[in-house]
Amino acid sequence: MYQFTGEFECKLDAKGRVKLPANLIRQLSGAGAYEFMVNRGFENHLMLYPKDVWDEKTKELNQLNIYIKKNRQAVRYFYRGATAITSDASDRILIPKSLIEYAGIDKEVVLFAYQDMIEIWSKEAYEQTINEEPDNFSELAEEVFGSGNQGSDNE
Amino acid sequence: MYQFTGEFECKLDAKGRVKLPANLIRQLSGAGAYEFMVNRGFENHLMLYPKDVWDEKTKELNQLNIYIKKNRQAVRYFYRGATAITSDASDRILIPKSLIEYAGIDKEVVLFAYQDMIEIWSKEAYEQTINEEPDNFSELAEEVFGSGNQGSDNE
DNA sequence: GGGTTAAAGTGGGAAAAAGTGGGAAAGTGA
DNA sequence: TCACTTTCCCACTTTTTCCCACTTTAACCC
Repeated sequence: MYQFTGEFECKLDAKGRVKLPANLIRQLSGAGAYEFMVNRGFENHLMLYPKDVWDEKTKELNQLNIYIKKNRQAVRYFYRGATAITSDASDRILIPKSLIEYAGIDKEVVLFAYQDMIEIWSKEAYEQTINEEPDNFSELAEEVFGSGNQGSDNE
Repeated sequence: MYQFTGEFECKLDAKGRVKLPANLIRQLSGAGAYEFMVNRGFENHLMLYPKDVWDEKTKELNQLNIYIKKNRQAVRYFYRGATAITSDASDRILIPKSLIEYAGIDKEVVLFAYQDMIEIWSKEAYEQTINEEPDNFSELAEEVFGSGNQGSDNE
């Protein structure tokens, strides 16, 4: 549906808004008014999904029988922090306070887009996380991309 | 019938009322006057159901043969704490004292909406429960988001 | 390259909407 | 009747939204 790419540095303004880079907007284009869902990512960052992507992803979650404990946990874990947001006339999104805190965002923000989602990081956390990876990266890459069974199948 | 999403932070006022966030109200919309049922959730929280959802759910329960002890127990377990509540003109609901206690709610409340129901948590309890990753999460995720059915079906 | 123009990004005022608090009437049970 | 809870309503505060204007960056042309 989407195929985002790019790493963008942005700033959070005093009201908690982030301008979506023009480049990213172009990648979204056609959609018109931009509706998103944010939630908490697995590391200390946020995930931003275009509304339609979100709907697709949660479709299955919404079918789960929540009287089974495991399912309840899955639903909660994925949905935690979920908040709908819409961009304003200047293509800015307002990020909820609680999520800003969660991601440890001060002012400098990094948007990291891939597949059909966009990660939102505080710049600090982003640099740290990224810089940690290289030591075992080749190993990792080999594991993930190497064996041929995993990576390239769909899309 | 409904497809709620979102995590909302609210406050319990001195009278035990919680304002339903405008966003959530929008998701309910059409229904008009808002009638709900609350009961105790499985973890230390409350469950809030729109009246019609509740009716639907209890319909199933009412099919059960209550001459079987296990069924009786299940029915009781589900109904425990069940209370009908209506929102006031400012879209607030009054939560019964006993349930407030049960959920350990002081002032900070989190509403967590998914599927056709809304969980009501004390903020503390919520953070604790939600932020710890379910032990077998990757397993769980695989099951739910399905590695098997991932590639080929949709899009 | 330097100046000019357009696009992108930033900031903030002000109206509108959402959220909060509480007084007081109405209802309820001891 | 009194004490207490619930409901209804009004008023105030905070947040969000909408809009405009300014600064900065990129693009273009001579």
